[in-house]
Amino acid sequence: MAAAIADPVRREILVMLRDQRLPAGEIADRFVISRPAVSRHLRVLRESGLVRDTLVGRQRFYELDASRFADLIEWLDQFARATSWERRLDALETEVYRTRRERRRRDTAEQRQEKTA
Amino acid sequence: MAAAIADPVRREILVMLRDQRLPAGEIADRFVISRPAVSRHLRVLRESGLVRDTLVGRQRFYELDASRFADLIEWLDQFARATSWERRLDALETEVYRTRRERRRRDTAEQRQEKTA
DNA sequence: CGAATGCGTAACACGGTGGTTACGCTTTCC
DNA sequence: GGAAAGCGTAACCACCGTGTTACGCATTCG
Repeated sequence: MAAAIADPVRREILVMLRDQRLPAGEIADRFVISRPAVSRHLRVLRESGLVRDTLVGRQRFYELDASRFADLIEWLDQFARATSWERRLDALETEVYRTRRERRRRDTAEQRQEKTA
Repeated sequence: MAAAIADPVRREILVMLRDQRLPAGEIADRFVISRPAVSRHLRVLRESGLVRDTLVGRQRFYELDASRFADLIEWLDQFARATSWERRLDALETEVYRTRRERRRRDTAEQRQEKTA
């Protein structure tokens, strides 16, 4: 989902849809790039959940899904509220640093792989 | 800046730094990928402004910059608060971008479909 | 019914991104 | 001073994402 807002074209589409729903053709008309290119951007947004589509006749209307943005904001909020490092005992962190490195060099790689997989 | 959080490795780095600063080596040790690869991810994060670095001896400590996340959240907030399209006169809103002929066709199609739906 | 419209998909080209190894520059330790 | 440690950069390569054109399918219009 975070990757969906990485592209400037998709971000512009989101702005277009901020306070109105629009059919695919009209969105594409506002860009210099070809209509199929926009169509695929719309698919990415659709699959990310940030927008939802509704078929109306032979048109496909796109609209925002505000709840998905709320999810993104919630995720980002943990970093905006991050405690500054000065308030932490990183002196202790540094002290244990060398020891932890030694331990990790032995056993971390495979564990890390399994966790994320 | 939005592109910086598009990569899963970079997102994991941000989580690592959420409540403690860390030297580059320790960050790299927690990944299966090579240290130079992590080093470049750190550079992307640095240039995006999401993290700041401090040289301490021969180590380079990384820490979050909460204010940049606040900027991101602020940008996303306009979409989370987006009014639903039903409450808007989007026909009027989009008048400028459409010829009268195109608009007439869209609206009639929409009416027919939604009556039966 | 046949033509036009709206929009998505397929196939392809290409530049950017992310991986690797090799290397160099500081800083620290003995 | 010389070796080791910490970390970034360079060069290279594979792949993915985004652009294009050609095409197909459904819906609407005359």
